[in-house]
Amino acid sequence: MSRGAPEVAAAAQSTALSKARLRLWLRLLKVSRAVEGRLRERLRDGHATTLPRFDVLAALFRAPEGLTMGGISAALRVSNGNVTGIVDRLEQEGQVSRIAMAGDRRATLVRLTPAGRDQFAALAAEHEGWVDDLLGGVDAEAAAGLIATLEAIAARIEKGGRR
Amino acid sequence: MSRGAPEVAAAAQSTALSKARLRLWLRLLKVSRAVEGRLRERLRDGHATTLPRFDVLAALFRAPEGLTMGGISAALRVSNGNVTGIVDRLEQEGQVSRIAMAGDRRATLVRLTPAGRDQFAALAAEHEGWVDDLLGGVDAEAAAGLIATLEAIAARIEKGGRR
DNA sequence: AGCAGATACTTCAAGCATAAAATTTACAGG
DNA sequence: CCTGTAAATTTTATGCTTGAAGTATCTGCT
Repeated sequence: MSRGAPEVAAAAQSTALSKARLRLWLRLLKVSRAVEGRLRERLRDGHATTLPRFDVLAALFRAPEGLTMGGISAALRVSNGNVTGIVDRLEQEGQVSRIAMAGDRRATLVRLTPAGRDQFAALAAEHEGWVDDLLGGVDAEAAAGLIATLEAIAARIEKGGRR
Repeated sequence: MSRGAPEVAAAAQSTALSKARLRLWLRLLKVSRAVEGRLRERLRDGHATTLPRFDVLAALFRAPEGLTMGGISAALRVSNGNVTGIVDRLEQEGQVSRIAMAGDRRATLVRLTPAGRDQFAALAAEHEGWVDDLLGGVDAEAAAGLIATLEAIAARIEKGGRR
């Protein structure tokens, strides 16, 4: 920290590197939105469902004993109120059921119904195929490299103060 | 197409590669949402605005002569009705103005107001700093590699039938 | 026991997003 | 001129998303 180190200035100036990073971010966003859009399309057109519903079902699929509302919220990193609405709809569709929790009347356990489990298992397999199709140009090596870089970025962002 | 080529089967089976691609997609989505979340946070907390508004202003900033509603919709790849709402709010905030188009009374030209232009210029510089900060762990070489891969993926997705 | 604070969830208001229907204007052909 | 079709935008219905406020329940402390 000698020679008057500019703590803030470093992030504020526009260098070639910062422009490259901005460009990278824009590409990342573009691909992410494109893939997400295609997936949403297929979920809607072929299965009358949505990505948020799929995400909730996926979380529940991995937890056969069920998850609390708060557990879903934490797993998916979305707000509590959001989960309420999505689970409401899934419950009406019969894919999920709310179960009173034994020792705590505040909490609700959410579980896949048998029908929900069957439907999701089939859908998940199809989903993997869609992704495989969309990312078809990426070989195993490139995938591994990308994953490593992305995990490094994620770790750095997580670390940098939450909320 | 000889020897009974299985056109569909290739995408449907779950191989190690397809699992790697699924994993890649999940990481991509995670990073994208994390970065996007941070940017939204800073826009909201520091500037009382949102990413969609920012995106519209950015598109208009690049087009000093203005853009039609449909032009914005196409540039940002969002629906027409969506643009209507966002421009409504930006107009109320005085950052943007709707101008009747000379030869065609169906169309409306949207332009940044002088105030909108000034505010956006400052905000865009700050935005670049935020991204630089969030992607700080990525050097020039890694960025170039990632960008190349992402562009290949994007090209492949675009090509695969629109709408 | 009683109460203060924390926890789990729902409700609410606002904004973003889409697809589909409706509205207005333009234009081409008879 | 008149009619049908296309184009640009807005409106409508529905759903996702957040942050903030509200309700019920639980827990720890005195």
